[in-house]
Amino acid sequence: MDDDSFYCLHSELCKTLANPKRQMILDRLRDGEVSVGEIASQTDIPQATLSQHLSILRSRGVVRTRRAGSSIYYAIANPKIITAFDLITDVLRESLGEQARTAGTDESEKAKTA
Amino acid sequence: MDDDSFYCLHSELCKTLANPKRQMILDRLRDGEVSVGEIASQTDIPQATLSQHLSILRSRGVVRTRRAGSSIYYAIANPKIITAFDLITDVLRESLGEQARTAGTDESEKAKTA
DNA sequence: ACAAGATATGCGAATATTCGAATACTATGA
DNA sequence: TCATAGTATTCGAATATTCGCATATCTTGT
Repeated sequence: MDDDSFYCLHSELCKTLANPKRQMILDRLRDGEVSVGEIASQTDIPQATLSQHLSILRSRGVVRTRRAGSSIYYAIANPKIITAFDLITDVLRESLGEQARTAGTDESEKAKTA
Repeated sequence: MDDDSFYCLHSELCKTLANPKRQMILDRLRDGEVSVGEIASQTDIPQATLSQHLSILRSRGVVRTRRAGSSIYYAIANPKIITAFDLITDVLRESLGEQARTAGTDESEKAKTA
C-alpha cells in the first residue's frame, strides 16, 4: 500500500468519527451492544437518520451487528476506537484549558504587534 | 458544557484529522518542528493549499507555531494527537486484516440469504 | 398469507469541504 | 527603500456530507 492510499483510508476512518451524531451513537455503545431502537429512544436522532449513520459506521468496520429476533444489536468492533476517542477527548480538554494562557501567541496573529 | 456542545467540539477535532493532506502534514511533524518550506518540499502539496491546511490545524489548536527569521516552524501541540493517530492506524490495520474473515457476516447483507 | 413492529434505503435540498489561482502580507538583506 | 524569499488570505468552482421524508425490507405472531 502506498502512502497516499494509507492517508486516504486513515482519513476515511477519522471522517467516520467526525460527526456529532455518530459520536453520540458510539458513546451509547461503549459499554456493550445496544439495539437500534434503544439508541433511538436514548437520543433525539430520528430513526431514518440513525440508520444512515449506523450504516456508515458499519461500512467502515467501526461497528458490528448481531440480529436477535426482529432487533439488530450494534457493538463497537474494535475497542481501540474508544481509546482513540477518549484520547481525543483528553486533547480537547487540555486544549480548552490551555486556550486562555496561550491566546495571542500564534505567529499568524499579526494584529497584536501592529 | 452540555453534551451536544461536547460532541460538536469533539467532532470538530476529528474533522481536523480527517483529511489525507493534513495527515501527511502531521506525519511530517511527528519527530519535531518543521518549517512550512520543508513540509512543502517533502510533499507534493502546493504552497497555498499547504498554508490553508496549516491554518486549519492552527485554528483547532492541533499545532503551534514559532517564527525564526522569515520561516515559520510548525509543531504538534499535544503529543496525544499522535497517539490517537497511531491508534487509529492500528484499528485500520486490524480491520483490513480481519476483512477477509468476516466478510458477509453483516446482518444488513440480505442478499446472501435470498 | 397478512399485519405490525423494527430497521434500512433512495432521493433531493441545504450546507460544508477542498483545491487552485491570484494576490497580499512579513522579514531580511542590499 | 526596494527586491526577494517565505508564508498567509481571498475567492469561486467542484465535490462531499448531512438531514428529513417517503418508502422498502425483514421478522414475528396470528
